[in-house]
Amino acid sequence: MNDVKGSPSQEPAPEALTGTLTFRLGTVGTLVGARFTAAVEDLGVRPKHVGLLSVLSSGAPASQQDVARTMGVVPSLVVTLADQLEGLGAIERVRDPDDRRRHRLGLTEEGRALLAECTARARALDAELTAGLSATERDALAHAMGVLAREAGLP
Amino acid sequence: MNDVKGSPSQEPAPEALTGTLTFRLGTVGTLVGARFTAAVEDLGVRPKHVGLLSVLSSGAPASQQDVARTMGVVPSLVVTLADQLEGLGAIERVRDPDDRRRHRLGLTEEGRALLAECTARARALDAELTAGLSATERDALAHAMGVLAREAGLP
DNA sequence: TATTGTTATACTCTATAACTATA
DNA sequence: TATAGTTATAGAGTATAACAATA
Repeated sequence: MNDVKGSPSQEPAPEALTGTLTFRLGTVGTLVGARFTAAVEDLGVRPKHVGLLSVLSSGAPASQQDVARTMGVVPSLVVTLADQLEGLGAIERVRDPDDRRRHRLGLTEEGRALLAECTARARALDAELTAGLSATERDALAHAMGVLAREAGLP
Repeated sequence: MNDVKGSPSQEPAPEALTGTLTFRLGTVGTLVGARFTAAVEDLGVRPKHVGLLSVLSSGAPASQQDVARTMGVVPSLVVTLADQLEGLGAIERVRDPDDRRRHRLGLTEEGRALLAECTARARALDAELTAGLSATERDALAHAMGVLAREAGLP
């Protein structure tokens, strides 16, 4: 969103736009997203792929419609993402015998390893980002982000 | 970035992707960005416009190249954004008499009012987002976001 | 020749809508 | 007729590259 790079190094005036949490979340989120994108690029995936792997990792093999709803994207995007992940050998599509219209998506062993690697890289990025915070501050941040996630509309 | 909507309502396992700060910043940032976009839509601006207004509000009238560098976008995008803001009467371009290649961008009174309104809406969104946090937690979050912004590469 | 701003073009990502197959 | 998946098309947003004016 509002990805203005040149924010002042000192704390901005609280009444300024740059002092709002909304603005900061936007800028930091965009920047962190870009860094994560770069961090997993050589694995052949982008963040949405990783999100899809993550959805599949928690729970039984899901239909593409289920996955689309969970991710908050349209089903046609899941088709594209799943095509690419299938090409990487990270997921497999199996026709549901009970309803042959459905494709159930499941992680392969390779997919699990890929997700694990992406998660490790996310954690490495976490460590970089929070290097300037104390353990207490890190915990407070983690908790606050959990609350924000729910408040922002994540179910 | 990784905007998976259906994260579990309970705290995710810390070793999972969804437990990383990187992932959470991505999802929350995307969502908050979308909500801010919706919040200022009726004013005829998008977050990048607001970012441009914000840059202009802090400091002397700047050339479009300066603004592009500060915002971390290419100069041609500043042309488009400035065109639109000029159309709204929010900024004015004046040729620099010392170097007639340069356009110096400056906020008009209408532009200041527009930025103030956008800032007010960002603060209202802040209040919604942090409704579930104590004052202490809010402060801790604000501080942590400041550190993250610098750590993420904001100068 | 180098730089500022502009225009023209292209690319990435994602959504909408039409189509196929199963139900 | 309705639903899952797919394909085709389109749109938003932003970048790259060519161009005009000025230095």
